[in-house]
Amino acid sequence: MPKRVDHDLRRRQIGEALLRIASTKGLQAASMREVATEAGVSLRLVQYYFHTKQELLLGALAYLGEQLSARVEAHIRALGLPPTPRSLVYGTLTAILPTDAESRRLTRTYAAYYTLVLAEPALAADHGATYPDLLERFLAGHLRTAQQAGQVDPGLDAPTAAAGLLALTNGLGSSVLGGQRDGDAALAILMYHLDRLFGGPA
Amino acid sequence: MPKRVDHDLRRRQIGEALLRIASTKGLQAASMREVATEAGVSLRLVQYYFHTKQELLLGALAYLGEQLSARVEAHIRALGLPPTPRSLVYGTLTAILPTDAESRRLTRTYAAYYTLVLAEPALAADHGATYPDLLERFLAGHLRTAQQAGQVDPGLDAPTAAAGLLALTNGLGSSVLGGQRDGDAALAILMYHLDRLFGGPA
DNA sequence: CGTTTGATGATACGGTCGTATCACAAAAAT
DNA sequence: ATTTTTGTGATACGACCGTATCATCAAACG
Repeated sequence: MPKRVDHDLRRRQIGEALLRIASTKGLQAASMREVATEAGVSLRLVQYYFHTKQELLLGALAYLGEQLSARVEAHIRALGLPPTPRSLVYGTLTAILPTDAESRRLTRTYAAYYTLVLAEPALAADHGATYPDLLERFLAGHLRTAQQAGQVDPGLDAPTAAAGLLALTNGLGSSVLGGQRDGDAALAILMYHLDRLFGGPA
Repeated sequence: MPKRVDHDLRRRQIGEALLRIASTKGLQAASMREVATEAGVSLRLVQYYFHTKQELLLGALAYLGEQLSARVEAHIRALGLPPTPRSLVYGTLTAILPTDAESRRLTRTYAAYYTLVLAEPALAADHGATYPDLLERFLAGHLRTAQQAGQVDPGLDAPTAAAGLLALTNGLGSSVLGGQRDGDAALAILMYHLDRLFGGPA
């Protein structure tokens, strides 16, 4: 056999080529041939590493999830170690707001997948629906911790507040991608609500 | 010539057939042939009333906007006449939350168009970006009125609060469509935030 | 009454899609 | 050294896409 190549690496290269196309021209433009060209390989290779298109879409979605998680972690760390309940909430939400080129790419790609899954629910066996849910529980947990530490009004319902914050952030992200306002304006609105929750700026 | 048919009516029939497809199978499934079948006409007729596919997409988008506006108006009226600042804000936001079959259809279709416009900005010459903006200004105006009437904390920044409420509602809608929670749960979260803003339930 | 014109059907064209097939080279296994 | 096995290229197939063309039929108009 020829040079025994690293399959995982190749799959990642091809999958990320799809993500790049999805973020700029949309998922409907991500044909197998287009992905092959973007990845710099032949159509046959795309078929070889992903037997079918659905496999490719699901594989790339997994890579997108990894990239998203990595960004959230990095954003939390950037707010200082060890993380406080406040920095965990701030870091998580500001990470998924499209304020720079990378986060715009991630959120645009995520939006493309979201719409695809809406039309084809079979695609998201379970992975699609659970990720936002995990995020929400993550936020709710740290909000509760913040309440116990006296940093947040204890009369607040933590799960409801967490759901509201995440929905607010997603909605703001949509408005940024739609060109209604820029990332800084959205960040300011998010900060306004967060500071109100945590009782004033840090 | 044959029976001299009503063009506007036919266009609406065909356009709404596309919206129906978009809401169930997504816009990528809305081919000219599929739309023709759904509308019960021949492919040629779709071409006759909409010379090109882009014309069809834009025409149907206009119908979607009409349906959305009509629903918002109806929801506001359902809260009693004459409308108060509070009922205007409540009615607007609850109208665009996917809580029943019709609103689910509308928001799903809107989401499909949103993603399409993200990938093909040329489609939304101006109509796409201005509609949420109008909604936001509408909300901000009535929030300010409510402040002057003493129903809302005057220290609040009305435009920021309006943007937050609309983003929250959109984000909640996304989570409902994504199957993360049902419409009633989303409505409860929205009501919680609205009541908090307006100082307790009505 | 004939002719023009608005509305509709049937069908075709070139392109792209996802997928499949066949061939073949090169490293590994025997 | 020969026989597997793994990776890769070239190409083909049937389906569907948006769009265009040609023919036709019936109402309106002179």
